[in-house]
Amino acid sequence: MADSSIEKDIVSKLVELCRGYDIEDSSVILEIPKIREYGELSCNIALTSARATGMKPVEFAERLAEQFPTSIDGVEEVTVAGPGFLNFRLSPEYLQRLMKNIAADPEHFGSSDEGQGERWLFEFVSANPTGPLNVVSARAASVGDTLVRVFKKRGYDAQSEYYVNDGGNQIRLLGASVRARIENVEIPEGGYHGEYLLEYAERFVQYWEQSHSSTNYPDDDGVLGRYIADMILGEQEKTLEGFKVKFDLWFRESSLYDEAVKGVISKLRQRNQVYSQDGALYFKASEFGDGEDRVIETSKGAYTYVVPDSAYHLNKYDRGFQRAVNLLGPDHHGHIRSLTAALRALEMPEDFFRPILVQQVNLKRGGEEIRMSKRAGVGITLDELIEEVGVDAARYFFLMRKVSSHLDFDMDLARKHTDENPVYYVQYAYARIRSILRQPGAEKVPHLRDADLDCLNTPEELDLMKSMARFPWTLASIVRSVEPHPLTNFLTDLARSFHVFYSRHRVISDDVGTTSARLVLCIAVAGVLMEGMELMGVTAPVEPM
RNA sequence: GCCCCCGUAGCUCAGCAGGAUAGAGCGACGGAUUCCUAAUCCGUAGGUCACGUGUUCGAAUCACGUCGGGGGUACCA
Repeated sequence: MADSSIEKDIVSKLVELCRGYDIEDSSVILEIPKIREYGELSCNIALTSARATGMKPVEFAERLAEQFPTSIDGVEEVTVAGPGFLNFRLSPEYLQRLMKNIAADPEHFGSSDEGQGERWLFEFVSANPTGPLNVVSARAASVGDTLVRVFKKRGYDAQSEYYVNDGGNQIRLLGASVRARIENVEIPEGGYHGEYLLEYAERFVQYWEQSHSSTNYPDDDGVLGRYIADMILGEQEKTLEGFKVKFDLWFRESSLYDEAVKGVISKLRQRNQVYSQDGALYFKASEFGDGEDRVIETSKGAYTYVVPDSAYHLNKYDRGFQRAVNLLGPDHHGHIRSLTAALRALEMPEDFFRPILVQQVNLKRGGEEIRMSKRAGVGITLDELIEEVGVDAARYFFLMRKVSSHLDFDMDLARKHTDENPVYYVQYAYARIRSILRQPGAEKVPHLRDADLDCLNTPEELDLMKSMARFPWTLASIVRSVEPHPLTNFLTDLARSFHVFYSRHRVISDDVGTTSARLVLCIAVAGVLMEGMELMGVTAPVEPM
């Protein structure tokens, strides 16, 4: 039993007790109290259902508390507090047992089958193959990858996907821009000015002359662009791998041409949701929640992004996914409405498409904000960020804030190896445990599995165990909100609980019983820290820091 | 003009499926090391939750409005 299901037990008991009143089962919800003194879990059902019961909240809460079986395993005490909260305190025996289970099988702690194999597709990064990845992509990569890891742990069939935008005319523009670099002429209107293209131009020339023994480069900008785009994609993939992000599939927009794309147009046509105007084809987006109708085929005969994007989402649906989470950069937020409108017109289920806007990142160095412009090719790339602050700090920092909030990224802080830096605070807790386990005294204690954990009952030990008990609940809330940042708060809390414990108690002492019990505790803490860091893609330091 | 995000302690932010005295980190100030890493710990100070109105028994949390900050608004993707 790695998955703590005590909350399920409590909920089902409460649901039972609420029978007979006009209360929905689903409104019986447990939460983690704001203040630890209140207990480990709390329920506000008496408050929310005051009207349905006709009783005062406190009255109803007291009745529930009275009727709550004292025998339920793991719950030491149920109390009524404040305006009518029910607070549950876990018993030390339960926590001690939990520690043993965690220590025996740390990887499974926090795992759950609540997802029931539901198929979720997480699309993220999906940067244009026209240059190196920037920091917004980096943030999306951290968030998306961690979400996939957490969802998998919670029993979902979660997959990650990178949508390669290689279908539009930007590939042609890319080709034209590189040609301009090769021929040393002016970069065309709307082309890419980034200095990095010079390097790609050189690499391409070298490659072409070697493999074709000729300086006759492809005449077609699209063909040339494709070569360059593939080179850039290769670099992006390498960068992401270095960032510990690996996609299950790199899906090419070009694979949707022409069949799938034309299919979208004809479906919309069939449903009478398009019209021609000024030589262009419009989709009646305003009838499906968009602010205005959208051009889907330009007067020059090209499709606008809505068409291939719709085709792509139909494709996701046809592949059997039940949810399509899409992490979009702040510059794409205008597209959400029209794409949503199109999917609605195409009769996709309402809850299928789940766009999430990943807000911008403000990099700061020396107290100054570093401005960036993708088109001009200036700013900090993901490679440079990794180089400067490391993968661990970068991933951790990107996960510290709500996805929907702008993120201030203090590069000086991320680089610091001091207590100001939360990454090291967490890693240090882990390193300290490793250090304890390396002590000669640790090996002398036999039969860890048979250790008697009754003696783990000091305030610091109880607090530490309670911290760990929150791990599954934290993961559940991440799934519910599709928002990974609670993980960093959880790990900081757990690390703090450990540091406090560590500073007040010795693990290895002459008392064999205590030593043995505390070693089990330490092994459990290390396991949870490791598991949490693993979910974030942060390294758990094996060597002394 | 329209759309999105944000406005909570000096700074960076949690809390927002409405509910308990509004929490944390950093910074400031004052302490702690014979012993498993002081990259640690303990204590103190610090808040009209931008403002207004409304809904409610109850609002930091919901609605509307105002002010302020950031970003986006192509027959490019």
